[in-house]
Amino acid sequence: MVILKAHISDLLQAAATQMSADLSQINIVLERPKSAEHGDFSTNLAMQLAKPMRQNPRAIAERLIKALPQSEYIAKVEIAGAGFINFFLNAQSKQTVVADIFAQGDDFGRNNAGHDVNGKPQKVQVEFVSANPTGPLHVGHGRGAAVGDCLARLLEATGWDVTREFYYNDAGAQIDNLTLSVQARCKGISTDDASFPENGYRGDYIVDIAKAFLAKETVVADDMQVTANGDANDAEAVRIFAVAYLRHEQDLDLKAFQIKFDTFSLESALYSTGKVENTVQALIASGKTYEEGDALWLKTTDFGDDKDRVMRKSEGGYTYFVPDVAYHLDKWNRGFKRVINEQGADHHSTITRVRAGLQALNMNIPSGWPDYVLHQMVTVMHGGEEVKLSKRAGSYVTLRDLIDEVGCDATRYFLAARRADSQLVFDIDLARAQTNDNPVYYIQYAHARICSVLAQWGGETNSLKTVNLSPLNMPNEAKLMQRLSEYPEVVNDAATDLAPHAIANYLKECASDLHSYYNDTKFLVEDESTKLARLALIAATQQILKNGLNLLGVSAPQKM
RNA sequence: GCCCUCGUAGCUCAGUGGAUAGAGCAUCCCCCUCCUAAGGGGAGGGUCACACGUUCGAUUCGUGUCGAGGGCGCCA
Repeated sequence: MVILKAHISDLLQAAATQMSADLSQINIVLERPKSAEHGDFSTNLAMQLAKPMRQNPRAIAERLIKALPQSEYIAKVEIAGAGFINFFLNAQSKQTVVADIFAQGDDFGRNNAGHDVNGKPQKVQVEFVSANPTGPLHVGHGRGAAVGDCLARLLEATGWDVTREFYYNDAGAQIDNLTLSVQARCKGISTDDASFPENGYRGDYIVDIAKAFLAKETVVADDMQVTANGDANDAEAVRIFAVAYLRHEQDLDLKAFQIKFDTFSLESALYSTGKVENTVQALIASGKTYEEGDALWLKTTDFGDDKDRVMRKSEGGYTYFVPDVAYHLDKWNRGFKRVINEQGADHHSTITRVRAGLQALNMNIPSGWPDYVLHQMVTVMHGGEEVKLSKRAGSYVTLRDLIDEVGCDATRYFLAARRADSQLVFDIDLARAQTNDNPVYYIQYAHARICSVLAQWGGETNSLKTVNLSPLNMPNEAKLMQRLSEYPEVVNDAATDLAPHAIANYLKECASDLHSYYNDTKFLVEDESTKLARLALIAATQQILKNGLNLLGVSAPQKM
């Protein structure tokens, strides 16, 4: 398999060297032109050289082209515009991608970028969702789940050893509130009642928990199992049961969303194992703390924060950011030199604090560690109006509502298909539409169409591996092949930029090329070599669609 | 007031230091005697919020203004 981009870059390098151009300050950039008339690859090298060489770009481009070594892959080279050098590949080298896809199958598009110098995958942890067990997962968690899981898949595809982690708080003020709410429901106190806890959770799901608790049910979550004792006055028993119950429910939601975590971390464990206390002691020892007004402060302003932060309140308890620092120190100590936290944008202020706390420990943790991917808010629309409530949860739209309404595939696609840092409007009507309005079905349909043609042909897809591809010389075939050949770059860039939405966009374009090709091409034609070549091309496209959909966690159906 | 993200077609959103700024929906016109029309082809629709700067070149980078959302607690 020849990496054409690298090959052309080498040619340019050689040409520049021959005309003794200084490339030390210049990075040779090869891009894929938007328009076919600008060739298959294009470079602005001549423009970059114009200033240092004090010559006009077109003249430099001409000299570069003259100095280019011969290549068996290139049909012609042109100068265009202000001094672009455009490379046109010959038909044969465009066709190599089809054979490459057959050769690599499910692995096509994967790479080893995440391997260390010894060729071993490096560890990376992706922490996402991390919802506290105080209610069902909501749309925001859903966005985090879709983006986080897709990030994890992208990192796996680029050679990283990924651990998916879920962190939650099973103690503290919010959980106390949960406990009080369940206890109130156990005693038949309704939300209208004055004695219902003021900051209690009012959703119907609290009633379900209370019923299950009184019925002494047993609940099993991914990380625990609890049997209720039925005594509503036993706050500790209620707490433990309620947490397990909601963890179980979240597990069901995540399962329906086809997401699985490798590890669960509990905030309470950071206390019980002494990690919080050790972190506090280490921070005090580092000399970055001081006492003021009965509280213990950390000088986070030494590390870019706009004001110092309280670690230990005057009443004696720690503020939330202390266990946060302890938690991240724990991640570091578990050997994750790379950690990505996928969270809602409302957590953005914690970034500076967590990093500052880690810096204050003076343990040579890089100042930009860990990485964060923050997603903005999701607005749910239905029937042209914003949906704000779910009966069950009371105050927000749940992930389960979306999955029930539009299915797992469409929910995952819609939540991952937008840049994380822009606000998202989730239109239930669009996601549910079983028509061409819906990009999920558009992509899946392309896959299913190919399956259908291959099924009617009836041969072994594997036998297409070695067919002669030279009949593939139509413009729409060239376009499709070009699209397929971009896939590995798209995957690599998406992983590097932590941008799953790039995969969704690519798939839409790839599906579009396929549909277009499908519409003006007959595949099961008389001429055997043409038929086989075309079938090979669509089979390769099928593979790309499948690989890409898999990165999004969306199914690639054979039939629709 | 300070911090973060965003501002691109009527709507939902891509995109990029470069060559006429793209897609889907919506509107209008075409295409199934033929492998899935859940499809394709075409038309219209844009001062890339605004201003100034850097650059050979800015929608993209910088600064400022305006607008939207979020965050600014000895809550988590």
